[in-house]
Amino acid sequence: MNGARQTAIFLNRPSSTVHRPPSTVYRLPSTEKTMEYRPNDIEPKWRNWWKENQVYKVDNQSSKPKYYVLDMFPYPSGAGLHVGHPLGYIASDILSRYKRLKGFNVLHPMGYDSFGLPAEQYAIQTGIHPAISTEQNIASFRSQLENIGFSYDWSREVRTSDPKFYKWTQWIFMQLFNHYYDTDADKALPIAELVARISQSGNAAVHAVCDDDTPTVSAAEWNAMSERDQQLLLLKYRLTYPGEAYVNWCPALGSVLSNDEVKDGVSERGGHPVERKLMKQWNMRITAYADRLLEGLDAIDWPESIKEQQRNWIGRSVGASVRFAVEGHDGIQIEVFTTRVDTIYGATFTVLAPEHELVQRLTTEAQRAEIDAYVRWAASRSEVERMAETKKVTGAFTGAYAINPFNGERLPIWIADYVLAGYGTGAVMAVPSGDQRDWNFATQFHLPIVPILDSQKDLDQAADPTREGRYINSGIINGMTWSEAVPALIRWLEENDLGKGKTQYKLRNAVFSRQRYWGEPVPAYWKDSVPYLIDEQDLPLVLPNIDKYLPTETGEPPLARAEGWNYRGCEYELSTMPGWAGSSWYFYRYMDPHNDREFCSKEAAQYWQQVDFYLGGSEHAVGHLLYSRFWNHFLHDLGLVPHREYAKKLVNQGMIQGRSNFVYRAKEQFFEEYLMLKVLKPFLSDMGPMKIAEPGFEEAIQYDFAFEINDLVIEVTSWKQEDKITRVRQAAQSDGKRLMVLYSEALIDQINNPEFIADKIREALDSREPFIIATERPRCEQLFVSHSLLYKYSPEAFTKLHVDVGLVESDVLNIEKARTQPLFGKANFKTDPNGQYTCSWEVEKMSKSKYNVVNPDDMVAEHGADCFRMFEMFLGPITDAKPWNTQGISGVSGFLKKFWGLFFPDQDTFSVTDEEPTRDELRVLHNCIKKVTDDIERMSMNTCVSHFMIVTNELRRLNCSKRAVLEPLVVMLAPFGPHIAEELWHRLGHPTTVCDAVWPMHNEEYLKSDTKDFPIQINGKLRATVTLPTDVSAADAEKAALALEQVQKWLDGKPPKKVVFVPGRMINVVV
RNA sequence: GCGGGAAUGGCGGAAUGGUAGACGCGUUGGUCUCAAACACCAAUAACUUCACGGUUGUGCGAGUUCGAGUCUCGCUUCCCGCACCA
Repeated sequence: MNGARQTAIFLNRPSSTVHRPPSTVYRLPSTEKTMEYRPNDIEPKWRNWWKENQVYKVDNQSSKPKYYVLDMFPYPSGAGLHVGHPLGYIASDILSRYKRLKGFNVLHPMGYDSFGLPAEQYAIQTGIHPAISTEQNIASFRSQLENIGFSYDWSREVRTSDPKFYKWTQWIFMQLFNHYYDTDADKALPIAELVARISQSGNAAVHAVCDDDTPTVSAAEWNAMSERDQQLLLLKYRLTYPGEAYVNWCPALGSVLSNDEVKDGVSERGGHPVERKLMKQWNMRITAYADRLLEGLDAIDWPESIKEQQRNWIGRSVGASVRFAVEGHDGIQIEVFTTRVDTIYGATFTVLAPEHELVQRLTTEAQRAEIDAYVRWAASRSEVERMAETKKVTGAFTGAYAINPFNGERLPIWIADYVLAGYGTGAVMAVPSGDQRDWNFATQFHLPIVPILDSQKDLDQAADPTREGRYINSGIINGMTWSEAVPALIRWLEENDLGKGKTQYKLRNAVFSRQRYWGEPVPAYWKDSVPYLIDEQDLPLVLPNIDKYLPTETGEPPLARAEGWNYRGCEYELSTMPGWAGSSWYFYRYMDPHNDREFCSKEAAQYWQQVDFYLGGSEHAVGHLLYSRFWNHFLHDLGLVPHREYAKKLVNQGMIQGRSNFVYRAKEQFFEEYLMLKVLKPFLSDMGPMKIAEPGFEEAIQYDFAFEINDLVIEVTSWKQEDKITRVRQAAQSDGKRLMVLYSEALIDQINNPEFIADKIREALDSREPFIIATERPRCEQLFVSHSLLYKYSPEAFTKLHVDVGLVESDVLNIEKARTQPLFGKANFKTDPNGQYTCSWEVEKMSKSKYNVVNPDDMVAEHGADCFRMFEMFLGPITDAKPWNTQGISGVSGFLKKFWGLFFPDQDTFSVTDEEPTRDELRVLHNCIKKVTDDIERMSMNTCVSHFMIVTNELRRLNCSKRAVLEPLVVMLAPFGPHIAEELWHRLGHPTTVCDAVWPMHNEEYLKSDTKDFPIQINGKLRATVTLPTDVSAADAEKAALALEQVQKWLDGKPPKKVVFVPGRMINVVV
């Protein structure tokens, strides 16, 4: 479709753009005939209209292509939204509305990850059931969202804490329990198939992901096992299973935390200490999917930083495991994992983790005392200490020797805490020439360092981990390169049964239990210490009510308090699921939110396929975003979802930072400096020089000020410091001085009136009174000094304090408002000469404690939702962190007024004409269509807003109020400012919503202009411009350029070396 | 230490290798007003010049190119992530 025809459609048949079935009847709200742009009138009107007419309801069937836009699942916190939160929602809303205008059937849902710790902590404090507080939080969250005019289909809202929702979380858990990961099939298979295979032929030939300690059983042995033993064996295969594991136990929270909920040894939420504790926990065998989760990253369009974090977390390393014999201990072998098996000839010692199980058996009697002491010391150190002291090299020698399988050399066996028990086998072969940690250790303990590559350099300075060059001192691989050596060594190891090639992961199975109340109950019960699932027909297993939300006296989870919490006489599992359970699959529930037979119907999943665009913060990089990919791979294995990866594209929105304002409270030092500077200095000449307290001053007490030719001394102090006043008074008496006490508070009262104090001092100087002190109690207690005056005083004279940004406008404190706050109740302000108090500012995280939180409701109330939406986008690129500055919103507000004004050319009536647009007007319009379309496609919303401003300014200049130009603009504006667009769309005479209009297309023809100002460069620098026909030929352009006086000046009579002409662009003359 | 990203006016930020600083804020001046607010108009990178103009400018240093904010190489600083991970 070309642009001309597009325009014609708008002119003649606006109703052709409507996709609603004809049966849909819209009742139109009354349209006022006012000219003024009043967002507070039109916005609520259209929000109601949208709701009444179900404008945002989405069907699961359509002839249109589908598009699924998803916002990351929010936790409905009680704190409410600040302006940073809706940033991503606005961007995704714009994209959704744009896609709809482009003819897509768009799914854009919203719901709540409504299980979680904060509601439970609140319940513990207040006794209020988490369901109630959560409900309230959701209500306020929802009202804040609705205020902004999002196009969510609220009929699809979901909540993880709703039994209708968590029924299916429990159901998926049951599927995980009922499946194992078969490495031959490379997917999850039913556990029943495993049982059938084992009972036929044992498990020796089964290649499956299972616990390390899974025994090999024959069919006969299996069939002879008791039911209980069989179940215990199967647990070693199931994708979710209870197991003893060291977990991050947080006593303060009474719960286990996952690794990503622990930061620097304390809990991420609340910062409570976390300890390692062995507990029975449900686990998810995510390690089965480690490889697939890694490979899957290559197929999805996600930010590189997120992918990299997930790769790090999975931590795949390819290497070899090698078994070392131990001298004098037949039958004992030390297994090590190495990624650099090629360096094995450079191994000069081995190191075990202090916790390694062989340490006690290998230690010789001579070394026992030393080893025991080291083990004890290492065990006593906390994680934090260990992390802090990574530079310190410590260790102890066991007295035993391992044998290098390749060359038979004796390698002393050491223990050291730089080897971690939890990674690999807890033992390393140490190659000091290639590994810096080994090098540090060898240097410390005088162990040999043997070079193994001819390219290694400076080994007396540091290890050189290079792989370049050829091997030396290396037995069977001498002379080989790295890529030749590795397979040769692995082949040798495997032939001699001393090791094998192996891939290792840092990723651990994920702990899935929380000793908490406010989460999904695990649909399992315990019989004979073996877990069984409840029947599927008994789902959902509804969370019972309990009297208190705390662990029992015996330390059992809160669910142990529930009456009758058992299933067919057996106790239910007492822990609940973690926060990531519901969020690992919620995106499917939106597709089919009310289905009570399936978590999502096949048809719905088939229609919506996967998320096309996922928008959210980067803080969920390894929590939610990795676990949800894991569950999705599993659901895909079961044939329940169409794709291995559920989100095609992911974008992280950047944080909106706060702009904090600061005030400066004067300390005592300020008053001394102030008195000197503003009061005393002016009459120095009258009174002679003055002595100020300083070293070498002879009096017993250092007075703040003393006059040389007058016996008066002045002390500046708070009236509250009675002791000090008494002391100084006594000292003055014995020194024979007259004392004037100036209350610092009195100075505050008169801070903008230095003459007042000066007069007092003059009086004092003239009088003969021995003790001069004010009798009135001062009114003010604190002084705040304007930021612009600070440079006159020492920085130490002030305390810098956050001030609520609500009291500040354009960095000027609203003193009247401020006085109503406790902080400023008894304060005075030292202001600039114009009477203003200026604040300094800094960019910080937006948070309550920094008093820089801005509430979107306030922005909407003052400027309207459309303005707020567009300003959020205007701040900068969606992915960047950027500071919020409310001041700038006036620019967007002004733009909307101007845009509105285009429709009211004679000031007071809405009128657009059906005149043919001029060429200029068409160029302006089509340029805007092209730019905005391109920019939305690349999520550059900030530049879209700029283009709208530009087009509005230009049309104002052209006095254009033609339908053919303005109507397409209304459609383009609709995703950004849906309310104003809807209002104008209806005023333009359309009975149906602007959401169902058609996005305009640009026509290149209109973008061209006949002439252009060509820049003329001399040697690449701009020196002149010349107006030429846009399609001017190279020869003509050159002629025109050289004819210019400006150019001749630079040529200086000589012919140009070369002339570069870029058609339609520019001319560069090389001199 | 490893990995990723960034650096452009007073501020937020624009610029398919082709007129650096679009757009907006702020600031300054003007119009309107008794006045203020709003609104509107104009100026606004720095230095220099009465002016025309000139010089310098995208963290620093080289390079490629007729031409570099953009590409290449080497640094600096900041932010984010990971971290005795064998």
